[in-house]
Amino acid sequence: MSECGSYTLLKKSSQCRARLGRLYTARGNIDTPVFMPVGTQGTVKGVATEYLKESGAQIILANSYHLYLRPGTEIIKRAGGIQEFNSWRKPMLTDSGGFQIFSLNEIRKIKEDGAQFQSHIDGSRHFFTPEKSMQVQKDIGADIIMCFDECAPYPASYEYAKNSMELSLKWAAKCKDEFYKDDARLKQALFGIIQGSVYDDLRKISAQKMTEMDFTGYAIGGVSVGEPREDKERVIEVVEPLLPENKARYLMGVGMPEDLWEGVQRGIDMFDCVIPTRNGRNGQVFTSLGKLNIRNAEFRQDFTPLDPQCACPACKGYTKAYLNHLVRAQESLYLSLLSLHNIYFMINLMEKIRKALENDSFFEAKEEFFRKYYNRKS
RNA sequence: GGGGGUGUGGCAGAGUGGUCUAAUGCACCAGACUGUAAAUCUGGCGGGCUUGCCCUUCGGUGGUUCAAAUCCAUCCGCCCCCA
Repeated sequence: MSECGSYTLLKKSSQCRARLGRLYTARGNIDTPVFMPVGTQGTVKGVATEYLKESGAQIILANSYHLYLRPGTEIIKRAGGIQEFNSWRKPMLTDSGGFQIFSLNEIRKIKEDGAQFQSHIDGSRHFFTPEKSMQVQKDIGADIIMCFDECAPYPASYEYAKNSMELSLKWAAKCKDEFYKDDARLKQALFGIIQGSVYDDLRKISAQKMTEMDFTGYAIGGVSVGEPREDKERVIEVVEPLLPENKARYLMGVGMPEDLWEGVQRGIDMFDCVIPTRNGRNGQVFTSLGKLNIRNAEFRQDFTPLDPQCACPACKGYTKAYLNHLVRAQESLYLSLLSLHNIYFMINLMEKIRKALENDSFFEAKEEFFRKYYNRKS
């Protein structure tokens, strides 16, 4: 029997660093490259679990910091784990709370041992340490869990980035010790997170030290925090060759359709992003012919589907004109339909990419995708 | 018939002599969103261009004044009360 989170490399592209693979978990195998929708509070915002399953999503995220605050880990534990609690019953991954050091920077303090947060819900104080994050993530019970790290902001000075990266290394070692204390690793996999901002030498050091610690998989964190696209792509190019071939590589918090192609091309296996759901709630829709904002006046009388190539409930059942009406009328149905559509889009995109890798035609597929995606006439 | 009130930008609604192209909200037109403090946020919203100015706006018309959305006259519309 395979170790949870173990990765099987099935095929390498002859054209680039892209790879086709399979990730094992006790709740099912995951075909990679994969896009993972984000469900911070144990729910992918606006999308009922049964619809999410129909989208073809293989694995979803949740956030340990948010679930720890509410409803609390005790309740999730009693429910039988997060996958039972939300009735997804398929692979899940939890983030450690490290991203909240970045996103909640106004109400937290970083210390040597961890980070003190002031709850955004009621103002109460909570100290998150690597050990605490491991305990919380064990209680939540996701199949893949992440080291507690500091996601540094952009821009960060070299000095800041270096200290931050070194702190994340120290915390990673503590996470590992805590995680392997019991037999949790039979059910869960722990991934390490590489930091170092946009500084190549820091990224290399982080990658070397992290791989020396020997985690089940590796993530590249601290990207898509405002840095130029070239920086993000260069960071992957610097880090990826240093990662072992027989383990999964996860680019955290990414991304846009462009990012998925560029990431896969550079050897990334896993992505997660709030974009499909958040942008969906804000009216932005991804289609094979490009992005559009369904709220815009041009769609008021457009009685065609969002994307004729899409099989999602929004495209099968409704027109742009109707969705435009739902958004303008603030009818809550649009939250669900647009979020779901965007998830379908990302999932389909990754399926397209995997198929291209099977045929070893990555660049042909990429070119075809963007020819249509950037040629939308409005 | 008598008395009182009121008319402001697409709508609602401030402003009652200069600092008014006129607050604010809504509507409208766009844009942003990347390990979710986000069904959120930002910008625009009379016209013109040389982007700093010019022209045109507060029911209509006429007046007072150096100056009027603001004061006066008159006309038109709407609302309320009493008969």
